[in-house]
Amino acid sequence: MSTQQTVWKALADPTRRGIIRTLKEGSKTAGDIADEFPMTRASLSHHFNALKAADLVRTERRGQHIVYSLNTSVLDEVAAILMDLFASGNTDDKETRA
Amino acid sequence: MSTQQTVWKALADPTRRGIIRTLKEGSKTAGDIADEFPMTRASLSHHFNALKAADLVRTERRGQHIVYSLNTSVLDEVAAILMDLFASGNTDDKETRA
DNA sequence: CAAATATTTAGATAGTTGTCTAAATATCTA
DNA sequence: TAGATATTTAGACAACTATCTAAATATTTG
Repeated sequence: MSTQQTVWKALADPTRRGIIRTLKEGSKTAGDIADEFPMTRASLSHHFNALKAADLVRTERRGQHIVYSLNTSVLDEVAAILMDLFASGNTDDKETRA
Repeated sequence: MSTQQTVWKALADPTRRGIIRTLKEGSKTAGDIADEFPMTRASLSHHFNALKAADLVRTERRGQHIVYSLNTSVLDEVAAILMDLFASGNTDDKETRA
């Protein structure tokens, strides 16, 4: 799957958008994030994977904890992808499914 | 489902982003759009429904044809939704599933 | 009105996704 | 090293999605 589609898919889920939003307050451990969402840590971990695949978050181990941070360097890129739809140009992919 | 999630879901599919992009060239009939995408008209119609649900496109019957146009009035709103993630604030929903 | 054209809807199906529980892995501390 | 804590991975399952074919609806034109 294209990088671009990976990003769109990551953003399409409300839980993942919530994770991004909470990380805007600053880096947090997986556990801290989990405390804010009403689902199991396993499910959250799945969402973390989607965000990592899109390179929207980065991780760093700190002792027992894994600290998640927004990958700010990719945010500009994402903004550009988003704006692509509403400005001119035609750089997106055209993948199909199934 | 929230309006916001409806918009995100509509944008998450590459075919639908392609439809938005082609409509940026100007309004087109369903058939004209269909000629640009390698799938049945029935499948395209499904995608049109998703875009209409998100209020991203508007339709107008012109004789035998249905003309699709971008709903430009909602584009600013969409841009705001998109930017919400990358700026400050916390206005998104937090829906769950199943 | 009947035939032709344009588009949508209905129903079916395969693949994907989000969630869970249980188990595995990694780290710290006594 | 053993036990506790933190996080991820594996496997299963229900719900959702994108697609197709076939049929239905709407409009125009002969």
